[in-house]
Amino acid sequence: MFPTLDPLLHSELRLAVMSLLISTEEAEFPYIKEQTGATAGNLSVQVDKLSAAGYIEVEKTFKGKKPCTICRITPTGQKAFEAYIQALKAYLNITK
Amino acid sequence: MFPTLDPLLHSELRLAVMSLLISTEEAEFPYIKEQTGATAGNLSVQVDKLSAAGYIEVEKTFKGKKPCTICRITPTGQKAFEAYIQALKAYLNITK
DNA sequence: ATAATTTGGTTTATAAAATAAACTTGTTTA
DNA sequence: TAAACAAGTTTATTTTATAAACCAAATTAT
Repeated sequence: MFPTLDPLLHSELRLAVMSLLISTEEAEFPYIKEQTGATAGNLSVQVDKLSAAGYIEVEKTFKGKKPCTICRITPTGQKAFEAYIQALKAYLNITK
Repeated sequence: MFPTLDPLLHSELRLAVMSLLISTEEAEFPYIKEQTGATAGNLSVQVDKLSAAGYIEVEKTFKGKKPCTICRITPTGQKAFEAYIQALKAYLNITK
C-alpha cells in the first residue's frame, strides 16, 4: 500500500541536492550551497551521505589555487531518484 | 528555488496517514494501523502531532464496549497537504 | 611584510525526530 | 478466575538533521 520511502532521499536537503544534480549533471559545492540555501556544514554532511551511498560522486580538484569540489549524480543515484518519485506517488493520491 | 517542505508532512508515517484520510474522510485507528503497517505506539505519537497541528481531528468514542478512535482530516489539513504536494514538485523536476 | 579577511570546506556538538518497547485499562475467552 | 486479547498511551532509545566551531590556504588591506 505505502512503499517505504528511501530514507537517503526523503530528506529536504539531500533531495534538493539530487534534484539539482539530476538536471545539471555536474555542480560545484558553492553553487549547490547557494542554490539550496544550506549551510556549508550541513551540505558537507549530506553530500558525504549521498556519496557513501553511491548516489553521487565527488571529485576534489583545484580551480587555480583554490580547492574545488565537484559533484555528479551516478546511474545508481538516478535510478534511486526515479524510484523515490514512483514511491511518492502512492502517498500523493494520484488516484483521484 | 527550493521551498521548505512542511516538516509535519515530510514524514513517512504522517504522510501516509494524511494520504489515507484525504481519500477516506474518516478512519479508525486500527484501520490506519493496518493500512500503514505502523506499530501502535508510533501511530499514536504521529496522530497526536497531526492533531496538535490541527491537520486532523480525533474523536474518541466507543464501539460497543471497546474504545474506538476515529480520525478525520480538517480543512487546514487538506490545504497543508495540497501545499506540500506543490512544494514537492519543485524538487522532483517536473521541468523535464 | 604581516595582520585581517575571505574562501572552501570538515568536524563536532546539539537539538529534534522517528521508532519501538514496555506499559495501562478494560474486555473477552478458556 | 486466570490467561489472552484489543486498543491505545507513555517512555526510552536510536537516528537524523542542523548549525556552530574549527581548519588550512589564499587573498586583501595596512
